[in-house]
Amino acid sequence: MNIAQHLSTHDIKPSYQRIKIYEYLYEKMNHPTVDLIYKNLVGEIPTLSKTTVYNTLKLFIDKGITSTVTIEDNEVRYDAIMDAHGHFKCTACGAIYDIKYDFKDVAMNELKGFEVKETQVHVKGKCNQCLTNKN
Amino acid sequence: MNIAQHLSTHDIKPSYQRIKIYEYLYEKMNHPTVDLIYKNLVGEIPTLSKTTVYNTLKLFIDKGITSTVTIEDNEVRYDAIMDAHGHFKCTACGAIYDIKYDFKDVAMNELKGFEVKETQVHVKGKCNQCLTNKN
DNA sequence: CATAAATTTGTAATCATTACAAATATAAAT
DNA sequence: ATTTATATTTGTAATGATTACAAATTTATG
Ligand SMILES: [Mn+2]
Ligand SMILES: [Mn+2]
Ligand SMILES: [Zn+2]
Ligand SMILES: [Zn+2]
Repeated sequence: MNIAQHLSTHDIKPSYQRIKIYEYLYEKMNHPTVDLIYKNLVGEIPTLSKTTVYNTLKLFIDKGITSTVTIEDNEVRYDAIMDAHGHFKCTACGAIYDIKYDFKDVAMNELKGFEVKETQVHVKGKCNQCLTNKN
Repeated sequence: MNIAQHLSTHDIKPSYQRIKIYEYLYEKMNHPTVDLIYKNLVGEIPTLSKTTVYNTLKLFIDKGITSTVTIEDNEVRYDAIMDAHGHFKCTACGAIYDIKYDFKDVAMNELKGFEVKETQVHVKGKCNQCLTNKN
């Protein structure tokens, strides 16, 4: 996928910083925090400012190509995948997995007459790998 | 329900402040923020400190009689209901509704081999009332 | 090339939360 | 009842993430 193109399509001028930040989000798929994005790009872009990372992510969210994931109440993470999906966070290794769910099953009968705009599903526990390694 | 009793059962000494804070949480059922709890109790307990509210909620969570609800990534709310349930937040009036969901439908096939500890479901949109009043 | 507009950057301000130590209240011991 | 120890509450300072803002830089336009 052509990132510059993707940004342009969504009314975002593809500056160098914006391309690099989106590229990181999209390719790593690791639901990073602002700090993680900054630390991973400042090597390649020595002048990068953390404010730019904040501004850029806010712009991405505004234009609808990025979403936030708040599993822990003290850290905001970002995600370039915009299709409805949930997240599993392993409390042992910290990894975050994408999980699919059937929207109908979640936003159910009790929300009759309500207009649903977005749904977030967050599951915590221990992942397959961590459970296996423990033995 | 006897609040002092409930606290004692969960290994929490029922001080005046603790009882009042739990009472507020339990009776209002409004998923308040720390600030809201503080503002609502400081009239009755003029010496109350916001630090005490923070400390007390942390203790409640630790002892398993309170949980956090993080729908917006910039405000933490608290809930005395410990049964698994989700939340709907109306983006128009700000009200938060409890919603039931079938756990099996949410933590599904993709989590085979994973150990699920807790699940949070957050839905945003417009509530019945706000949709009706708009007309 | 000159000028305007957009983007990035660095620093200061803000706000929620936590750390910490003093003050107060409760319980235990004499 | 008085002293002593323990638990709880309180106020203030520190921390850390995010935002505000203005200067500096880059990109677009005439
Ligand atoms: Mn994701
Ligand atoms: Mn609830
Ligand atoms: Zn793991
Ligand atoms: Zn509403």
